[in-house]
Amino acid sequence: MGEKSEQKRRHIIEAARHIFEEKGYKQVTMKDIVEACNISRGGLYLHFGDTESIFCEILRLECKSMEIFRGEDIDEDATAADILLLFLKEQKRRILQKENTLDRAIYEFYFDNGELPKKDNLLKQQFETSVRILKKLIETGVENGEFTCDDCEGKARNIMYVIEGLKINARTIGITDEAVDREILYILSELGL
Amino acid sequence: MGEKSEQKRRHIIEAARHIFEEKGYKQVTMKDIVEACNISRGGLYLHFGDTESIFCEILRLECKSMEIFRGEDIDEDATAADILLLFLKEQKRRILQKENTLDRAIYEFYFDNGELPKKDNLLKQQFETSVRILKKLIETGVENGEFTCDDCEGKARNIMYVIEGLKINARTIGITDEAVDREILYILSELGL
Amino acid sequence: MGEKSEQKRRHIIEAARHIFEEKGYKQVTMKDIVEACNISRGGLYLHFGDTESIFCEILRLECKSMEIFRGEDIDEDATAADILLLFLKEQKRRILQKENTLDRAIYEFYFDNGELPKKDNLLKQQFETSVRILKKLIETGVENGEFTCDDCEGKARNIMYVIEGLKINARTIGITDEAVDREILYILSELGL
Amino acid sequence: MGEKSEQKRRHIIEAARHIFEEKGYKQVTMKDIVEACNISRGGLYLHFGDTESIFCEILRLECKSMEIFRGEDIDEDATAADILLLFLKEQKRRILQKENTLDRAIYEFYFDNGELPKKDNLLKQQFETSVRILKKLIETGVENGEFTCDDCEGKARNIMYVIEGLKINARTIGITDEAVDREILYILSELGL
DNA sequence: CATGAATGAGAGTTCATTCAT
DNA sequence: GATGAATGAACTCTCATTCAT
Repeated sequence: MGEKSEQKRRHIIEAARHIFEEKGYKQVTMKDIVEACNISRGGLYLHFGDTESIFCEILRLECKSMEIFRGEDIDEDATAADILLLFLKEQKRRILQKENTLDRAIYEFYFDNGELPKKDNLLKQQFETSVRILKKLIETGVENGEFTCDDCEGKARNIMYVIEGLKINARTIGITDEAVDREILYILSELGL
Repeated sequence: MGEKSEQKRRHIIEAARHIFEEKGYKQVTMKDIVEACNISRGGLYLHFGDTESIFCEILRLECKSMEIFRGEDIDEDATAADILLLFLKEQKRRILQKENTLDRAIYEFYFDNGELPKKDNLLKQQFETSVRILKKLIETGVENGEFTCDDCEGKARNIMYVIEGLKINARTIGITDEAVDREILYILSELGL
Repeated sequence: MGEKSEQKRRHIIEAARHIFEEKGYKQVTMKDIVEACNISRGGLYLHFGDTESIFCEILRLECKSMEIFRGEDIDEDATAADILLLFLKEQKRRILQKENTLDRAIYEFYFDNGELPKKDNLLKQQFETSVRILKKLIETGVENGEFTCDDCEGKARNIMYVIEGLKINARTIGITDEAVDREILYILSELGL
Repeated sequence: MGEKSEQKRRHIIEAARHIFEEKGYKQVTMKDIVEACNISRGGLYLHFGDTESIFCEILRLECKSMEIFRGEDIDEDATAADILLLFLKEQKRRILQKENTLDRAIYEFYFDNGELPKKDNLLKQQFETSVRILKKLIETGVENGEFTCDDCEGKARNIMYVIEGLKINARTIGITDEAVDREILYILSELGL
């Protein structure tokens, strides 16, 4: 029985995700989700009490499934520079992605829930993991003589803030493909590439 | 009469601004504004048809009055480094400012209205003006031998994206005073300071 | 303007009163009252936030307009016995009254709100006023040699508890006209009448 | 199977009773009872179609098990006065008892179902049995010269109405221990005690 | 028989918007 | 021009009741 319930739960989550991607966080109502699910009003409440709990569940799943960039694509004997390029390419994809992304909803959610416990903060985890990975990558590159950098951690953080800046700008003032490329090139140039 | 009407309009704008600062954009209702204005429901509708038009008006005024940082404080014979420090200090203040700021409301507004004509986009203007000013500043500093920088425009843009990244992070995952300082120091160190 | 609002308020109260008389307290919904008033959903909420506040208002008015029995009917040179008979007749009327009475609703209300401040308790006021009046009446009758009674206050309270008992029984197990008469006669016989 | 079914039925009744004691009659939902029983929704409906039928069953059982006061405590050679005191003490206990009593629920039930066939009316049976017992008691006391009373049945009814009055007042306007004692003393004094 | 997920009617509440005065 | 009462649509949430398994 729990099997079927779990299935329905996943179905709701899946449908709700699309709504959140479309409409952001605040403007999504239980009614929206009910309609998207082809489920009854009461049926939804059987599983979730409000949109917040649904969104949190979505975030949790997102968290689990998330990796900064898909390692699968990385060649065994890729250089640090290769991997960095791959990483930045993935970031670019995310920056420019307009559809099928929860980014706007996530921003809205954290505007409202800024005081949530830090460890539950998906964005923070995402950010810090990225910094750590980048730092390692840069250190490796420096050791290999691929990059030049005095303060690897500082540079890693700096890059991530640039990416954050690009991401939010893309969703507010808009940004062109070229503008993103320009920033990526600037980052690479500073690493001596 | 036009005089009096204009006065009331300003009064509405003023009161509405406080509400938007407090609650963001989406969650502000006409009712909120009516109550904050001590005006009648009908009276508000005489001037504005919805919250969007009120917010747009606020943005327009904001645009007019905006300067990246208050020039008044700048000493006549300040060096480029002095001015840059001042600029970054002002940015830091804005990044960390929680109350009395429209930032969150502005983000929310542009999430909803990303397709607005670019020239009306306050954030874009703000961003680009900042880049221009920064670029000039850096160029001056390089000429004076204060800074070292190969690509002044690239650096200016890079700095502004970092600041945007800090600003959005401050409003979502939270950020400490120290973290902002660290990024500022990193920026300065890259300029050879 | 306040004039018209006050009028509407009275209209709501009046319509609501009928509903409470019919259905008691708990089972009355805002919807019931909206429908009884020929008013819009929002219109009712303009005046009252919930059924409790409406009922409290009704109780307050009830309190004001209430007198134990209408003095108008009392002859100038009526004896204490005459007045007592009148009083008991009025009580009988109330005990047996089934329609157009808030009694059931009031009982239900105080079941739920037993912890309300005593001075706001209409039932208590009603009860204690009755005891006081009865006591005076009996004292007068004793002085005039109409009644015999050792403990006038005790007797007054005793009579009021009997009346309360009759009233609640009338609304639960039912009571006949004759049964009420029998108790009234018993009370009178104990006073030597 | 009938055995097991009967057992479950008893279990439901038992659990439901606690709910009715807590919440009265009207405000109890099938959901409340389902949750209190640790039974399935459908399982409850297999036995009872609504809260009314459950409450009626509870009343029926109550009726069976009811005795006005527990004879067990009565000494063989107790005087009528002794027994009367015991009776009144038990009544006092019931008047003041707030928890673990169905009284409020019963009142609410009969408010709604005043027209039920009289023989099913628990309250009426309870009341009339008490009157009969009291009458016998008083007659015995009069015969023994313990009490003075002209109209034993009238007195018995009178006492029971006072007790009903005290009981309902206790649940609406509230009553103190002392107030109950005062009435009991008044009753005794009228019997010449 | 028993289960508990699912349904849908209905109550509560809030606001944008209109309109008679 | 104002006013603020009134309207009604939209949402939230809770249960009684059913029904496939």
